[in-house]
Amino acid sequence: MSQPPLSQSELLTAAQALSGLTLTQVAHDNNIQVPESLLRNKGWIGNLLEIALGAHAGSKPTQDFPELGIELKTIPIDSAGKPLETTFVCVTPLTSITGLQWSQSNIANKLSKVLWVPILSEKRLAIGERQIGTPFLWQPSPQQAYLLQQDWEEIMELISIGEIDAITGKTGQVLQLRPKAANSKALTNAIGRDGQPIKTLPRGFYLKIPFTHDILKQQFGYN
DNA sequence: GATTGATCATGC
DNA sequence: GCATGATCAATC
Repeated sequence: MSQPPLSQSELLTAAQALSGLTLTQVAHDNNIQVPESLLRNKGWIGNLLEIALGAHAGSKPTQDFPELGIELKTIPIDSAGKPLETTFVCVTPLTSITGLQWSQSNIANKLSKVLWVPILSEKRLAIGERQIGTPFLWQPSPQQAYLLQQDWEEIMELISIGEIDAITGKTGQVLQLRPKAANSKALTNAIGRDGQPIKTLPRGFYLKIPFTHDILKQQFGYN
């Protein structure tokens, strides 16, 4: 499939039809070359699935399938179903954030409904040999939504009072704030301790591994 | 093994 | 630089 799916069920069906395929097979079906390494192609797997499922492509800060209200995310897992990495969600706004509510945030929108595509992606496997798992649609449970909002509010509060440098990867139970930039020299505007404008490294929101692991457990029932 | 800072490609 | 797609890799 390369045309945008017309419905949620159509998208899910299309995604599940990829289950069990290797990335080489999916790439071949879409006339794409498989890189030898992800070192210089870090988003390659995500881009491949976007193409395979007909996502819009582009850099708009919106869901991948806005008409369906669905965000597409690939997640690398080991053979036991455990995520190998944290999951990047979106960049974090560092200015003009007074009054910003969780319900109107970009991250809440993106996480409101996610089509997870697990990828058996152990490093011992060549990129092309990595395999598509069983895709599934997820919406945060009330408790998950609560944890996300709590962490978001804690982190955004610190940012708003100029304490961004006090935030570490341990801040938050399920969300993490970490650099998200071209390199360590990238700078963007933020709020200083005295409320003055400062330059700092751009940050992004990431989902911690235990949180995404729980989502997978909840879906596949191996507890 | 977990943590977390650093980095790569691409299109504006 | 920002936003998309993330993973790499040094250090704890």
